[in-house]
Amino acid sequence: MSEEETQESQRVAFGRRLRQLRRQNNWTLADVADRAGLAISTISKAERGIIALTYDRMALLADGLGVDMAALFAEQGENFTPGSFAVARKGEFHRQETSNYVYEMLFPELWNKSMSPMMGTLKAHNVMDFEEFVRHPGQEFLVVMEGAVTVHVEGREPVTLQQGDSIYFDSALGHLYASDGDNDARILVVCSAS
Amino acid sequence: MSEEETQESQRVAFGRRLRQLRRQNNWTLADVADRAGLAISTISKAERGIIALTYDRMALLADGLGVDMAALFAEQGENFTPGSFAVARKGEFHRQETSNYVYEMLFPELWNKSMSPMMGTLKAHNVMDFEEFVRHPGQEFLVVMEGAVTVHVEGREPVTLQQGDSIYFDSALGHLYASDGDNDARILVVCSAS
DNA sequence: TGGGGAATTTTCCTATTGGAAAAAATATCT
DNA sequence: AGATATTTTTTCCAATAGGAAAATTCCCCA
Repeated sequence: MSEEETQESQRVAFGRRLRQLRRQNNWTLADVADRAGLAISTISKAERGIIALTYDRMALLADGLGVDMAALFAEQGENFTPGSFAVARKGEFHRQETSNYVYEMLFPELWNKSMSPMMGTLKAHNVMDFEEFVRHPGQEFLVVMEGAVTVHVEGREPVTLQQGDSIYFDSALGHLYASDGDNDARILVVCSAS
Repeated sequence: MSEEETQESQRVAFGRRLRQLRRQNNWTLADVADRAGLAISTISKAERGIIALTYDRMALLADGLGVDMAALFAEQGENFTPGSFAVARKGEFHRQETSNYVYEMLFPELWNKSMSPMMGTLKAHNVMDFEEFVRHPGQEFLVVMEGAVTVHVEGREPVTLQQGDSIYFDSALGHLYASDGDNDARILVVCSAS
């Protein structure tokens, strides 16, 4: 039956991706099984599309492979196809927290965006962890929406930006943001994809 | 055990997301079951985190919900873990006018930017020239900083955005912005290079 | 080329999922 | 409020996933 066939092949394709991710790191089944806390046989079967992993095992496996769950599906993900279009209403963001920031990804459901816009809140008086300079490919643009922000860029003097000010830099430079005043600061950050 | 607990809650959170997606469209379990080709009970249990869906059911369910598989997991993960450098103070922009807009290019002196941020002012009650749909390669992101803006995108219903709302679209689609209220509107637009 | 260890697949069994239908809970209408 | 229709949850059983260990295949090197 065609239904089953396509489903079968989809699972097989997914398995191939799993194996590829594992091989990419030169890990054996045992390595990943260990890291993920799964049985070797389970991973073996999954990679060959013999079984359909359950959600919980998948989460563990993603963890063991060191990738985000969503990344596992990135390939079959909907591309930002020519003609795409999306609106984000104030507040309906996808919230995410790191040790240093709280930020909300806009349009998380869009894949292959060439830009990633995020709204972020910087807590006042937050102690920054300077060991944790962030670095990634691409370029970055930041505007201060509310409050004041001090931007630390590796190897440069910190820059303080007031509301309305903006900065543009190469994301490969280690960078960190911190609220400058006594109030929380609100920022809009846009990262370019590559 | 903590391991199991976090896993459990993760599954529950995932379930909530599923239910939210379904409710968002005012679909009943039966509706989605029908669209996805799954049993009602399966979806019910999944939404409550009673069971861990298998890969194949998850693929069908995503389909039934009309979302991409990757979107289900849109945690978007490490977008934030992958030079030049420039600061623009509020107001020190490079001013430019067109028949429809007044906008100010940020960082005009920077070359090879992969993104072009611009601040724009939309005059209230401005008569738009709809012959003049703008089209260009790349993608575009717009946030409303002040006021309200109606975005006209070719072949779609106009969308009205309030302060804080944003939109992301393919710049190849003809597009136009207009202030919506009685006051001027202030927008931030970022275009990707290609 | 053949031994020996590492990596992967298979086997076999238990635990869990997935579906159909009954039961329960909600919503709707008069 | 009662009756009925709609939606969701529960139940129970068949189908499938997951793990431990045995069997097999794959490599590497003498």
